[in-house]
Amino acid sequence: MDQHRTEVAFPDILAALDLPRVPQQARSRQKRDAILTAAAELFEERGYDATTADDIADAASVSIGTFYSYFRNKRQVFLTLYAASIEDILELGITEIDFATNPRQAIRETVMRALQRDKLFYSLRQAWSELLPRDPEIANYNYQINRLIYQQMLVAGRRVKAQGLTWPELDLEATCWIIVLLLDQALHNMPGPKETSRAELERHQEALINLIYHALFRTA
Amino acid sequence: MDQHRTEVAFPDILAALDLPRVPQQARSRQKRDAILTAAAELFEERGYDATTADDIADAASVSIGTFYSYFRNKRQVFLTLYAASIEDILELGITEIDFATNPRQAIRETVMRALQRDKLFYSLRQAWSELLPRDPEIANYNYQINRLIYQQMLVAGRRVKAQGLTWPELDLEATCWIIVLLLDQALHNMPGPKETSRAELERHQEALINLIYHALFRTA
Amino acid sequence: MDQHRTEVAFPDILAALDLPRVPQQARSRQKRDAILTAAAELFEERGYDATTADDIADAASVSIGTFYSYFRNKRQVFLTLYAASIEDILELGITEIDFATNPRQAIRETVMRALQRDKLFYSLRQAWSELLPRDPEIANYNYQINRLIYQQMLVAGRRVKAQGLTWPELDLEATCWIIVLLLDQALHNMPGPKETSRAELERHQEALINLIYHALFRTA
Amino acid sequence: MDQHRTEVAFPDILAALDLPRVPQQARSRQKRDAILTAAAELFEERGYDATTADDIADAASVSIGTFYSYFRNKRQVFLTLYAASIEDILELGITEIDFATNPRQAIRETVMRALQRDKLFYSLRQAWSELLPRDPEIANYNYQINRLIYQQMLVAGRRVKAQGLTWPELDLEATCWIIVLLLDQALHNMPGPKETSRAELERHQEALINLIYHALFRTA
DNA sequence: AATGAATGAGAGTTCATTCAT
DNA sequence: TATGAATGAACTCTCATTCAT
Repeated sequence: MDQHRTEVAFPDILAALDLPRVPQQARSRQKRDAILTAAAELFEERGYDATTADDIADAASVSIGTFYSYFRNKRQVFLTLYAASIEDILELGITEIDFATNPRQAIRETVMRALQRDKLFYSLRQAWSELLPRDPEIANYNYQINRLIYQQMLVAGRRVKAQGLTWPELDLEATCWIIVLLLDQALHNMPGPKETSRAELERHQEALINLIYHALFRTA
Repeated sequence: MDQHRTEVAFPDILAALDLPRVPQQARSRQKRDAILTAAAELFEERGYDATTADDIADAASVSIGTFYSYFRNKRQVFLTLYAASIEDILELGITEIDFATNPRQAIRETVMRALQRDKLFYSLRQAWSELLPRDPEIANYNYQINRLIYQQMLVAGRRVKAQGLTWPELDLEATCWIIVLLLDQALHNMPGPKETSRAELERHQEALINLIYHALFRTA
Repeated sequence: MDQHRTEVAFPDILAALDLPRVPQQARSRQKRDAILTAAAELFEERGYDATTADDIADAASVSIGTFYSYFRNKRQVFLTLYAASIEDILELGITEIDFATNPRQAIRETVMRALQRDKLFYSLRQAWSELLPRDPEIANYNYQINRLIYQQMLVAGRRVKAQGLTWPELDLEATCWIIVLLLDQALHNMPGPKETSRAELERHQEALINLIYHALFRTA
Repeated sequence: MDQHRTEVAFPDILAALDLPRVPQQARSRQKRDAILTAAAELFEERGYDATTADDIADAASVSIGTFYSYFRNKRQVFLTLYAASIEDILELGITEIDFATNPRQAIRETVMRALQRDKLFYSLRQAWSELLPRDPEIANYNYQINRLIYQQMLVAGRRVKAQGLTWPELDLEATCWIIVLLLDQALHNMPGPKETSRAELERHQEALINLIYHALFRTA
């Protein structure tokens, strides 16, 4: 894994989506928000494909013309929602975490930060997984975010590796990328198609934390 | 993770898909195969949604009427292909592997078996990822297969745990499920949206193997 | 051709279009003019259909509401522009030209007057040709103007015919109408879809003049 | 006017329109014809823009899907009709006419051939004039046909010019092009927006013939 | 068993015009 | 008088599926 590849900062990624400006007037903002809220609900309920632009306009009590004056199309509505739901990922701040003193606790914190997103994010998971495989731009967007997390992980990883805390033969780059993929999977699929109990979810999270811990650190 | 849940054997999973009978007559079999082959190629090339029933019929040099006499719809064509592409997963035979003598090598073998599928499987990955999020039956199918792998993993895991080779505090069930999810993710997304070199792919595989190894086994 | 049909004077034709009053206030007049200027430019650039009311309002730095307070619709904007562009046709003054002394030169002058319109006129040709076939009122408007030219032509024609300068068998009415149609065609389509050089254009004009000359006058 | 420009043969012009193949099966041919007939009627009645694809399908007692399986869009229906309506122009055969013995009669024949088209042609004039200004391909198509007539005219013209029958100062190329434009105008607009009587039409035609005659030939 | 013409619901999008502020 | 958000009818085109032959 080459850490010298184009380092894309987060705002650039968002900017690349070319989302419409948020209107300044209060009334317009309300309509726009009504559309977004209605869309998020329908996306969660029925999924992305099964939701039409008409459905969203109806649910938002707005005409279809208004819908198209605020958003270029259904995809852009999703993109706007997704961008909003993902902004807090910026705050991951992995590089500032101290992994040396209490590694397992530090990893727990990191994993929690990565997995605990706001309600909106979870309501969009369904739509996201429908669009991802068909939409190269969204796929790339997801990839960029994963790269961002990867790079932060790498900085912290190098520090603990230099301190001799990790397995001697560790391939830090490759391992970090695998962990990123694992977190991505966990984020989108951990509860599984079957509903899981809270207790079970916590067992899984703990296992995930331990798995990452043992992947990197030598000591039990 | 509750290992006493409905233990679904593989043939049952396949049967649940209610696939059309394979015709006995040679000529019919040929037509059916032509449709399947054409569909697999188009699914790989354009993806599932972008491939129409007409496209498949044309590519198979078969009329659209014939297409619909062999398959109820496009989805069923995919299901048939996917069922075929996944049959070899039965042969995983994790339970028969000896993880005690050379654990890392045993894990490497397991991972390789899990990741190295036939050509057909890889050509269906795109279509699979398009359908999975929209099709509860396919999602469930995928879940059942993951359960199957999980259960095999659990049998082998209990053995090595009983021998005291694993971390003492190990939550075997939860960890195995996480590993299954990781393998699923690796299977479908490891190369990532950007093309990766062969060397990089191997580094990732090795990191994956080590990660699983350290997740379970105490010794370096 | 019946020269006794309704003889429509030019101001009446314009009045029939029911154009909006020109506002008296200077600021209003400016807005109105901005709309007209912007519309003329866009009509020339993109054509009539491809120009939306929004486009015009934007280009005129005026709200769409203001646009509709000055003009009933896009069509009326065009009508206003077209009426303005065509006012100078009044000055044709064919009846005052002396066709007896130097007929060819007199015809040249007439043709030039007919073909040389102001810049605005030429910028509206595209829009005009889009609207004419769909808009009976505009078609009638065009017809009235052609009738006007025809009538002037007829007056001059009768004079030279009385002097015995024309072909003896000449059907003056019918021939004048054909000439009017020819001038109409020349006005709107002479350069043709392919770009023509200045020299070629002049050859065509000269040929047109000679053609009209020979159609009427006996002598070489 | 350069007579050495690309000489485009008629079949090439038609081929350039890329029209759909005429179906071979009788039933399909009937449906296709029903669509074409219905379209021609509606185009004449309401014009091109005011006729929708749905209107045509309805009038042809055919589903909209069927409409789109036979034609890519409304424009292609028009193109197909227009190509059919214009095929007979091939038979103009101006080059074979003897203009020397009885020039006026020969011109009369030519003009009649040029103006007397089949019923279909006249029913499409309205649609044609709506599309021409907006559709560069159709404009070019019309231009190519005019060029074709022009070239035939030129061959005949050179012959009579060589025999010394024409005006000595005649610019044959430019004059022929003007005549072509005049014929084009006559073809599409001669009756004018007001209905003309049969007698008036004949007077106009005769004037047109005389006009062309005098434009070229010296003798009365 | 095979054909492929026919169907039509439904998706996405535009834009002239209105009207509350 | 000016604004511009809001409207929604209208239009084009697609494609899974049926069914008469």
